[in-house]
Amino acid sequence: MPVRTRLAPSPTGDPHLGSAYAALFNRAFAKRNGGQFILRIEDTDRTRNSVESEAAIFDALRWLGLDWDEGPDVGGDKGPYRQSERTAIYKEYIAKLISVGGAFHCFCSKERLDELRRDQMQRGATPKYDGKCLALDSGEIDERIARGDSHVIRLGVPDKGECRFVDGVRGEITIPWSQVDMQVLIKSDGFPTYHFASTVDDHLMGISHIFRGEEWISSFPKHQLIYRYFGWDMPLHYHLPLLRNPDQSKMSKRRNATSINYYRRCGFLRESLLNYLATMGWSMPEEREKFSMEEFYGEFNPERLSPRGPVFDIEKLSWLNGLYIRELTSEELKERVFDWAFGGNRLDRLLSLVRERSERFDDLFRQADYILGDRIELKEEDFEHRNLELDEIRKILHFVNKSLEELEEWNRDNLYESLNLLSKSMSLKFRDFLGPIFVAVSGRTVTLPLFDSLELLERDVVKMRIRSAIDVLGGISKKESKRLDREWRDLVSTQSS
RNA sequence: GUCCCCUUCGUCUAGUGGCCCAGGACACUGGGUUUUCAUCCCAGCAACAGGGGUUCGACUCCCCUAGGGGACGCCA
Repeated sequence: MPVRTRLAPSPTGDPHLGSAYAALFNRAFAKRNGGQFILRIEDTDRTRNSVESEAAIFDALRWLGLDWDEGPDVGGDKGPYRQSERTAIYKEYIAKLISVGGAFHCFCSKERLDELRRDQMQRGATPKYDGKCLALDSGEIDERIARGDSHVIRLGVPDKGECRFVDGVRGEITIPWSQVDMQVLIKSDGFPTYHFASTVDDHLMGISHIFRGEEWISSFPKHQLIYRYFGWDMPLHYHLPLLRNPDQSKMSKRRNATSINYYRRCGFLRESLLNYLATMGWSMPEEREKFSMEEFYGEFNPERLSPRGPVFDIEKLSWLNGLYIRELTSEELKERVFDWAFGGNRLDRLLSLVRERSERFDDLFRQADYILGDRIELKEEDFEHRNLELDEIRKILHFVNKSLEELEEWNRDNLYESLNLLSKSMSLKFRDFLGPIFVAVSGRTVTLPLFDSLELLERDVVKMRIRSAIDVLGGISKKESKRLDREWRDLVSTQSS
């Protein structure tokens, strides 16, 4: 049986380091065994997908050199490789699953489900579906479907016994069926959920081995059930440890830069980022810490995978990156630095901004330093503002970050429009509102035009700088941030309606 | 709350019953090379979560406790 592995990201938000991490091991395993590595886009959540995000994933993975043998943009004979284009397939297979008794229709309302969950939580039970619609007879089901009642399709789960399975990293794992929910497989909008689409596709695409994050362990029984109902062989699963924040929690953008683009924009080399990622939860036989991807692929053996979640340490990554920089020939270095700083039309854009404000060439670098470098030291005093209190500033910055996150295409006009709107809905003078952003992004009050700067800096660096500015200003607690998120949501929605 | 996973220096890790009073790397400290800085070199600091077993012998196997993490969505 040929070795086929895959990465199955969903196009929501920034291309995550975790995707690169999973891609690395999947790709390595395929390369090592003469197999194929496949990219499949899991865009079944119609409310959260974006084409920008999909493009960003392609771009980030390609930048890293983690390209794929089959995928939405390169084709392949097991396509289509975008789940939104496979709905006919899921319809066919869900019908099969229902006919073998592996799934059933459910007409329960959201209200009933919410109440049920609340009750179960209160009693200290595992919250899950109680099986009410299991009792429906087929006549009634047909009638309600014909009537157009909103419904979903759920997975049938045994009520006794336990699910045993082998995780390639941890060995045998046992989970009682009583813990497993009757997962929704087809949503009321007719789209499949991850659990269904992913297992069907993995089978149809001939996936033989799956390296995925540890957060999937607890839903493994559902996936196993689907394979069993269909009578399919299951791929071998390796659950990769989760990359962690310094406090050991799952790496999140709240506490860390999680976007591949952030590291790229800060001037990390693909070689060192990849190399570093490969030492997280895996080690070379002789404990070599610096190695190329060719060496890694030649040596990769899943038995050396560790179950322990590693803390992502940007200091050590930086050290490695320095090693790689020093190893480049002068020619390579010149080319790559130039490309990083001025590639595409960045130089033209920079010069057009600086030109009007320059009297000498040396003004260029003085004015553009905050765009080219990422080592701004901020102090609380830098934010002192004649019209704004500290709390207000923190709030502005928090709201700005929210708005920037939601922004679709990252360009100066969109940025202007979005922030202008935000300042209006906050009833602030645009000028006052912009002040803290200037400081957060550049460390100064006198800078190049803000929206052009933001565009050049790119989303992830901007967001990161604003986040650290908020920290300098005393930070925002989780609770406060939740409250502010709500407030922001209200502001934005009243504005747009 | 329920279930699952994890536990070697601050961090990444080596270690698969004797080679380990635990090795390497980052960070840190000190020293050397260098016109400065960085690089480079040398040295130092620092860990088997705790308690029970099993065994002639346990970092390695088993159990318990503690701590950490994850999952519990018509998100993936």
